[in-house]
Amino acid sequence: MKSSRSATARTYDFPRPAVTVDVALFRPTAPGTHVRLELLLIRRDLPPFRGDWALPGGFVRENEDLPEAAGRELEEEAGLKQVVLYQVGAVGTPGRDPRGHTVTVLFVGLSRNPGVLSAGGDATSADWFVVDELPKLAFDHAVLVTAARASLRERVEDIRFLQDLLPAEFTLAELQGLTEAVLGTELDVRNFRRKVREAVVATGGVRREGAHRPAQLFRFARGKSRR
Amino acid sequence: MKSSRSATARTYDFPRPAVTVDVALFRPTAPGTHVRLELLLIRRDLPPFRGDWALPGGFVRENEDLPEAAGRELEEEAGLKQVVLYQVGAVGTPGRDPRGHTVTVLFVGLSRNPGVLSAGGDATSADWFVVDELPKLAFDHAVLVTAARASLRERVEDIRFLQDLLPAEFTLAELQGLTEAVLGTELDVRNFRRKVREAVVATGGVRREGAHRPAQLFRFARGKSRR
DNA sequence: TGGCTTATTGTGGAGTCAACAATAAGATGG
DNA sequence: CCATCTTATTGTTGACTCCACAATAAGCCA
Repeated sequence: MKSSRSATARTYDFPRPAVTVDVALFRPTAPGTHVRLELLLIRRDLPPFRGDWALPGGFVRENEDLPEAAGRELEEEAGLKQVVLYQVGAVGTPGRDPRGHTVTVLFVGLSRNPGVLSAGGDATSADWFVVDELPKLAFDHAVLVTAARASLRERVEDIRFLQDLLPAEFTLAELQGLTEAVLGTELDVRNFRRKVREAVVATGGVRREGAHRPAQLFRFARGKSRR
Repeated sequence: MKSSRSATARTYDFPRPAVTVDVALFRPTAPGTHVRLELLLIRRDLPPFRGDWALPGGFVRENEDLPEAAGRELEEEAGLKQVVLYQVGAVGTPGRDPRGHTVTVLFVGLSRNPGVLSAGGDATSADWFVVDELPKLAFDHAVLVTAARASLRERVEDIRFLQDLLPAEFTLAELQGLTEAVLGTELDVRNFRRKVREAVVATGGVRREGAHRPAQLFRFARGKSRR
């Protein structure tokens, strides 16, 4: 065992778990109606769970950092680039992968402009699913999704977390709808506005759409967030 | 080999990062004077960083769960059993281990009764160090310690996190000293007592020690915590 | 009894939070 | 022009949380 930790031990002399990353990437549906969260899933092209839907992910390569691996898998399997990801944690329960012991590091992200999905790698197709109506998932990915959603809810307590998901100018109704989608609950209009008051500034512009009072446009304020 | 094995073999076809666990186990110094936090470190018996102090930890075995591996390393390298550990997260920066790419999953814990340390495994000795006066650490363990302390500070916001660190009956001064040690800051006596008021109940007993008013003894209340 | 040491307790102010409804601005159709 | 419709916008109150702050209580001892 000691030799296994020597400098030459890159030829491993005992079985070890493999490291994977999995990505729970969410996006909001189009604003206007009730915004909902959708989750990116890929359909597995290989056993086990061939044909089932799963989170994008895969094995971490030698000398590849964890966020880097997560981004790469997202691009390979779904064609998405430059998505900001956050680590949720590691899961290594024995038996979670029938092929053998794997330890996965879960990442979560919110995607603004999903672009065009293009399945590749181990995936035959990639698609978005409303989070409340997910299909049966491969491996223990249902558990991972639950953890990812909890992580999102914590992060969105700082409203700037949503900054990258909105265009430079947006209405407060859009910001609130997005927040509600992430939290999965509805928020009081006045309380929400007071809460974000110091994080946004009005640009002076308005947006007219429909037979009602136009909405003011806002942008995120510069500076550090508080809370 | 059958295809089910080929899937496994695929994971071994190219070099992959290894999975390790590291444990940042803290303990409070004896109550009475200013309580301080100490960190358990082991002295490495093997290169790299031979002779340096490091967090207990090591490779995760096949079909071993992550918390299990962390507990095993703690026992092998320091002789400590049955310590409750919490996951902080995974770190896999390439170059963090000069032997090759490793992904480590960091755990944090607070030890009540440290028992007797007995170095073993890859460690020549094990000892406790006041967290503000740590020696130079192997690998990136200084970074891991910082992350572990931040994790502790978050968890102690629920005072019940400290439940296992105190005897069945304790004084509020002891509880406060412990909290302050974990937070690294001092707290106002009255605010602290009000805050924990609903989490503890007086047992009716008192403890006399010294030329001053005796302290009431408390125990943790049953039931779910709020906050 | 006076002095020392630590334990114990409450109040006021600032800030945060959630619950609550009425008015404003524009579009549309009669 | 007026009524109506739709969404945008705005304030107040009370409950609660948080922090800062100091005086008294109880025991020991010289």
